[in-house]
Amino acid sequence: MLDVKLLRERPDWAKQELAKVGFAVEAVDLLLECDSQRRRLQHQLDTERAQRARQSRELGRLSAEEREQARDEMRALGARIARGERELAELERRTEAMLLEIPNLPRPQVPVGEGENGNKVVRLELVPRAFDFEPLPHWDLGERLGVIDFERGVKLAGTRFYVMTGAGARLERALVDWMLDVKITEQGYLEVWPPLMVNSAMVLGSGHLPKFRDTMYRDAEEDFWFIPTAEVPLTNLYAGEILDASRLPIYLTAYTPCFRREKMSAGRDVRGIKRGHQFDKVEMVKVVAPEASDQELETLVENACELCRRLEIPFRVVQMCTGDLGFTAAAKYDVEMWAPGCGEWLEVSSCSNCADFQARRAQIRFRRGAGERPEFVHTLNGSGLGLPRTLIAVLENYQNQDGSVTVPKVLRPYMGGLEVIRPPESKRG
RNA sequence: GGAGAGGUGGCCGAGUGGUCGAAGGCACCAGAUUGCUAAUCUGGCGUACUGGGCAACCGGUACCGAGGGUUCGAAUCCCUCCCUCUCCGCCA
Repeated sequence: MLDVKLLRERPDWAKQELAKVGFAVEAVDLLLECDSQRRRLQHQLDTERAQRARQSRELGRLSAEEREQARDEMRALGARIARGERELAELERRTEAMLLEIPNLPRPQVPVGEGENGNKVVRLELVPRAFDFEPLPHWDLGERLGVIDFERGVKLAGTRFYVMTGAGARLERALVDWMLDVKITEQGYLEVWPPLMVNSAMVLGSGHLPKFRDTMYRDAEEDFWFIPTAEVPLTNLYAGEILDASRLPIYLTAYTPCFRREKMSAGRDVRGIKRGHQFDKVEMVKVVAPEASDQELETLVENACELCRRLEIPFRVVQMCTGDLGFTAAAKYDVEMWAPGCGEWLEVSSCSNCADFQARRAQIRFRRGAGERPEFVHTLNGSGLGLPRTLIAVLENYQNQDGSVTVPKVLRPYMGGLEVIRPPESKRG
């Protein structure tokens, strides 16, 4: 959520910036009109309420007869105030609703562009391995290895669900364990085990509501929303709080399943495990002071890259242009692993600096020192990493001509020392 | 799920219709003082919106779990909901 004052005081600049992210800026004028009405009414109401308070106080000291007389006037004033209050509430509701639909402003260093084409590859590490055979896509590999079962996943739940068994299930678990260990022992993150369902205030705070209502699962009877990412509970961990500056920066990490409806992606990425309704992810969230967030984004990305590097999988970092930032990000990098089987770069991490956008929605503030005014923190989030796509990249990059898959060195301690995942046939032989 | 108790400022805790943004204490900050790692005294010490000074400031309004209601006026009375605690029931 943007600061209304910013829109009020620098409307032209704000509109110019919002145009860069592809927002229809006419909405700003509507909002400002509503806002100025709101302020006018607020001022009038304040005056009337002050008058009522003063006269009511005096009324207490009047004699019985005098009081009877004054009461009629006061009743009228009270009714006028009540009317004004209802009107004010409506105006507040409308301005708030509009404000909640306006996307974040880009940071100044973000390249201006309109969509994917404006994105820039800012880093490329490890050239793709040259295969002397035709690498298989993971859906073939997984089935041949007997570690991914698509049919039974559909039977159990429906399309976009799958089952992992044996070494596949263990590989998933190994990845989670290894990533978390790197986060907490080397990169300074605090491990968190959050609820997988949160209430609507939290999803509003993270910026998923109201705009992305249709992308989430929710309980039909109670105010529970299945988290689409651990970013939601992690970012909101300090919602409504005023933190002491000495606590910043806060680095949080969590492994959680994530749930997404994927209605908007109907027909896209239907094969394989790239895009499911449920997937595992290790998430990183940072809560930092405003002046630190740009630099913190760089290290956040680096934290994600380090995992790719240690898995020894080719990857690149893409800087999102203004047109591809999404709703909440003020700056964003995607980390993509190369998948030689399906022949595409897979987004395994998306790292965003949300600046004070989420902090304002969720009321996450900090105080620099005793007596200082509270300020909004900046929040950042990034995957570290998304599991299915990392798993795809592992399978496809580490596949061998005989259909087996070598286990990345860093994961072997988490796989009981297993070095190669072999198809059932070769196990027998 | 049933019964009971309760939700007040960073914390503890008064307050049952008007002068309460809210006593008192703790914590915290500033100053004073004391020959000493502390005590004492004085003052300050919430958030948001808003008007003016376009700055450290002064004023107004709102906020005592949330939302409604009664009233000239509500932290205080009524209703609904949420949450916490205790006991019982049920259960992974």
